[in-house]
Amino acid sequence: MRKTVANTEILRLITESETTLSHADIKSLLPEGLCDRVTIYRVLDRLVEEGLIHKVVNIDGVVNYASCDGCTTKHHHNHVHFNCEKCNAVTCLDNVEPTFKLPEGYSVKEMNFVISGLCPNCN
Amino acid sequence: MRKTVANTEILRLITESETTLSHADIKSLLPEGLCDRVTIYRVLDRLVEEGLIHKVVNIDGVVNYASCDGCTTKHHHNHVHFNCEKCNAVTCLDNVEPTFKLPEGYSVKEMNFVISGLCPNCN
DNA sequence: AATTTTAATGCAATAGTGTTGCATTTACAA
DNA sequence: TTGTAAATGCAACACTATTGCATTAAAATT
Repeated sequence: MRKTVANTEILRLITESETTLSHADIKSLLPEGLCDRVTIYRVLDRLVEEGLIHKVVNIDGVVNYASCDGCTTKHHHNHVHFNCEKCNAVTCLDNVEPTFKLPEGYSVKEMNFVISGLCPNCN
Repeated sequence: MRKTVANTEILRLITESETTLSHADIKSLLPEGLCDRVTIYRVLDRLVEEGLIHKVVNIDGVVNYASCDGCTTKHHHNHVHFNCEKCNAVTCLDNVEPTFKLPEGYSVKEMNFVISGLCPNCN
């Protein structure tokens, strides 16, 4: 991956953010005209592919991105994400990893766990 | 809710289906010209509101609908949904209810759990 | 430093999902 | 049978996301 303004700035935004960020969030956070809409999509795809960030599909169907903390050796995105109805923030609850038991015959590739309600700040 | 062709046919489709159905699925399953695209959306909203079906947001961000079995007294949609990468089916695993513990201060309204991979048929 | 390679970008167009407004129709209650 | 509100059709729109293609620029090569 080449070092470009878009790459570094977008990764920085996601890394420094407390919450996950959508494409729309990133677009409005980046300085006007730094890069095209489409470039943001492509940078995000690239960062996911490189394993620097991971995707979360929110309950509104929109993809959000979060930095991969502690995914150096292997990825573990089986944690829960929380979507607050009031402040709309989508956050990784890295320590909340649900346990469950699938019936025989299923093999797991990805997980997407989202819980919505009110976060501590809005509760 | 009034008894209309759209209402009954769409509810029947969802109830009789083994898997969850998206708007696109329903549109192509209904007889051509039975009703408008928009009507399907409105019927689906209505059925959710009436508590006859429930929503699942798939990992591609598309909303799928499943009939509510055993939700007569209260709703319990905290079960896992499985999205097969090969046959693309999204199914309710009614018996798989993950356990987890949220930190203090969160209050839960909805849950959306989707696991993707290979289902028993495609594995 | 100049050149080459190819990744990255911008722009325009397009696709898919879902929503809204408004006039019209229809289910059903009075 | 009539009146009313719910349901529908149609057109338009909003939002998220993707694709093709010509151009630009990062970094490897000479």
